[in-house]
Amino acid sequence: MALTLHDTLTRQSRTIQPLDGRTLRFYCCGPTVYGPAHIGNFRTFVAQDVFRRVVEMGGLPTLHVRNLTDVDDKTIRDSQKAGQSLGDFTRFWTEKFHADCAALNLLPPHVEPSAVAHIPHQIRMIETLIQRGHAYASADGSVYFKVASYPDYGRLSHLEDRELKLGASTTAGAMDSDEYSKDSLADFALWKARRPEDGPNHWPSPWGDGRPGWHLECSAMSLEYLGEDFDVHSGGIDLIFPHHENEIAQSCCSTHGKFAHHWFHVTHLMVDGGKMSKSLGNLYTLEDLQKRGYHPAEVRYVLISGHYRAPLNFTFHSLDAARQALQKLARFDKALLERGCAASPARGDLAPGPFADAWKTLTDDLNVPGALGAVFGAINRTKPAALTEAEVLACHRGLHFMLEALGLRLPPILDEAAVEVPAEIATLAEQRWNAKQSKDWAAADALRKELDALGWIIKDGKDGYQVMPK
RNA sequence: GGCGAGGUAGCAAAGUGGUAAUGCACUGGUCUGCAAAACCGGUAUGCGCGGGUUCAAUUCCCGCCCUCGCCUCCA
Repeated sequence: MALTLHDTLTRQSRTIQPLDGRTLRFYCCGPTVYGPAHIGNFRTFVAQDVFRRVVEMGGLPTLHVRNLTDVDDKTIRDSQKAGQSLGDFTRFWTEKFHADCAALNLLPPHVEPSAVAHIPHQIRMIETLIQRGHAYASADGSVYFKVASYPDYGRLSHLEDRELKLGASTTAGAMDSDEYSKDSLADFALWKARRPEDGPNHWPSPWGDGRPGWHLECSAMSLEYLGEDFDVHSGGIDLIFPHHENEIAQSCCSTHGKFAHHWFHVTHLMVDGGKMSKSLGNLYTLEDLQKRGYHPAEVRYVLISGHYRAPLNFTFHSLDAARQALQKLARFDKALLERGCAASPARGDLAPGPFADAWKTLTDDLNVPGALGAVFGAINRTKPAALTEAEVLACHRGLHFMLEALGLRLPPILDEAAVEVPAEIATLAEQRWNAKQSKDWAAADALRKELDALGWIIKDGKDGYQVMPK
């Protein structure tokens, strides 16, 4: 397999090859656990999950690290507001996050380090940066990274002329009192001195009590679990600047390595053609969608249905379309099962087979929409009833190979799903069936119409009928 | 202003220097008492606009318009 992936730094698609020749090591910026993640956050995590699955299905083991940001301005502020300890507060939201991830069929990372549990690592990194002349402590006990000491700063985001913009933000009044203690406005905090409003949330350091700056945790924890050099670093497109730029500066100035060798950024999700925001009321969580009757698998399908580097517009219509598309896949799978396939093929037996085109497309910069198109194309060309036994088996294994690579789980076929039918509805349906049996078409149609008005549909079979909500 | 992404059928979304995958929706047919489901078909002479290169461009080049994102802590 030759998997290619676009690299933000070089702006080119590059072949994925593990630095150590054995395992692909990659780091993803995880959630800040101070509230429920929304589907925009999950677009990024799902895209990363597809990447990992494609790498693994291609035969390359991964070492996947995704952190939890459980100490920062927002977690501290909101835990205090909730009257909870920081630990209790972030644990609650971490568990919620994990539940959502499981529902979306995300593979759990191999390591999920907590920022608050790695403060000593972060302090050590700051000490090294100070020793090497890349950081300095200010009078109030904060420590800043000296951007001017790192000539490569800005390479990832290609924002060369920082000073112009910094001047602009100053005149816009963005400067707060903290920033006066910096040598340069471009410098960013590695350690933030304790403030009264932080409550009990402060830790000792050589520069006094305080807490680590946000950017530092990823540098410290990726070093701890992946080393000075590792393969891929990923996050939402908004993290390119300043977060990843800052990580590069911290890591490259405190180690002898080159940090991440490949940058994988996922474009934002849009809702109803625009940006998601609380004020517009279009910021959905997985739970919001589940309450509206959508299954997480349908949400996942929507989130992968656009290429990760293109804007994707999320709508309820797209969720409905996802439901039908998954049904189509499930029906095809069922047709294969009826030809005698095992329900769950062993993962080791999976191979692209008749879906080789789809797989090839998927390995070309994770072209999920193209791959899905190829899957359906293959399905449309295949008549399960006309296949030989060997072909049926290969087809089934190929289908499940692709489903596994995309992380799609087939839903039950809707016709067969158990539905709770209220007694009054059941009675009307029974009356209609009886009318139909006695060929009283007028009465049967009237009852069908009545049920329709109540929101129920009758589906007749040969020997019986089914009542379904509309 | 700088940097980046994108503008393809009603909606969504791939793709290619030689005349446009796929999903949804819509629609014709088979089936059905009628439906539904399923299955078999159909649906962009067109790919933001204007030039240019070429035997040939939606695909390359130039200009323009529009949308979205980032520009100090937002996936």
